[in-house]
Amino acid sequence: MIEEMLKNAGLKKTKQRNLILEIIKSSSKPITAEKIFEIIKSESNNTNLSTIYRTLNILCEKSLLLKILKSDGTASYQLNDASHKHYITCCACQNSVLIDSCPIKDLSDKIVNETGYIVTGHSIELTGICPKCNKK
Amino acid sequence: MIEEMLKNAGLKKTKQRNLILEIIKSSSKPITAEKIFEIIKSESNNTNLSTIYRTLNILCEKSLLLKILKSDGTASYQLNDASHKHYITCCACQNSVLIDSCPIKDLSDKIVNETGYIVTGHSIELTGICPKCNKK
DNA sequence: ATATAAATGCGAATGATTTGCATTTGCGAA
DNA sequence: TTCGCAAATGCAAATCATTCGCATTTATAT
Repeated sequence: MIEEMLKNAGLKKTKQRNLILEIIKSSSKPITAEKIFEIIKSESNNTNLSTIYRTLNILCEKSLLLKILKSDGTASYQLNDASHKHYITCCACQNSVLIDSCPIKDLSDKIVNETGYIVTGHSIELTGICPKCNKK
Repeated sequence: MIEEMLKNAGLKKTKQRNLILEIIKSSSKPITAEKIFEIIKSESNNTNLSTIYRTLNILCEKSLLLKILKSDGTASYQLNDASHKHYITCCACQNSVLIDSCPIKDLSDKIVNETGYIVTGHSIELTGICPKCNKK
């Protein structure tokens, strides 16, 4: 699975890349470089933040990963497969929940017609008020 | 117009805020803090980057502005009015063009039903291949 | 088995954004 | 109108995520 992904992208199969992809794959939410770093270290593997950043960048370029930006400009990463997800975050309590549908799918065709661009990636950040906070 | 916006937000009317809002208003695209800074300086007004950042942050909090994130994590700002826009950027040549429709409008109701969250803001970054680059 | 390009680790650099603090300014109350 | 005080500003220094340079190691095609 992961081997194929790397092979298709023309990338060497290395220990670091396996670790990184495994962690992202098993994470239920988009995950930051820093968190990946901590997890790998806690499993007492040697590693390095720049390697992680480099790997994440390459995997994004190759469209294996999606980069998700929080409103503070920091990035998280998730697999770019059919199961990729979007969240909405409450600007009062910071809780975030999953959104069922990816709005870009429907939009993609529209954009091709409008602009001629073929959509290869997207990042969406939604903020709102959650029901709890809204009551207050 | 700008006076009302500030008053409604409970903010003092200052020279800096007027300048910043005027510049954002008259910009055809989302604009960075740095560019705002350069424009104000080039009009030979004294100013300071931290003031600009502080102002932009407050205006975002008050929902007068939308913060737009590029995939490198840097921010641009535009008015949060009905005319706000989204763009798609070619990952090969970096050209970006306007997208006619804001996909969030249609999505907003859906999200309320799914999650109970009321959508107050959003940031979308789309990447793709432009027709020119696609030919190559 | 070996050559070569790619990947890694480490430390230092970068660059956008934030913060602390002293000074100035806007504005409501007297 | 003047006064007082909180809010806003300017400046310099700090922060923090991310990137870069370079020496060393590793994967893979031949």
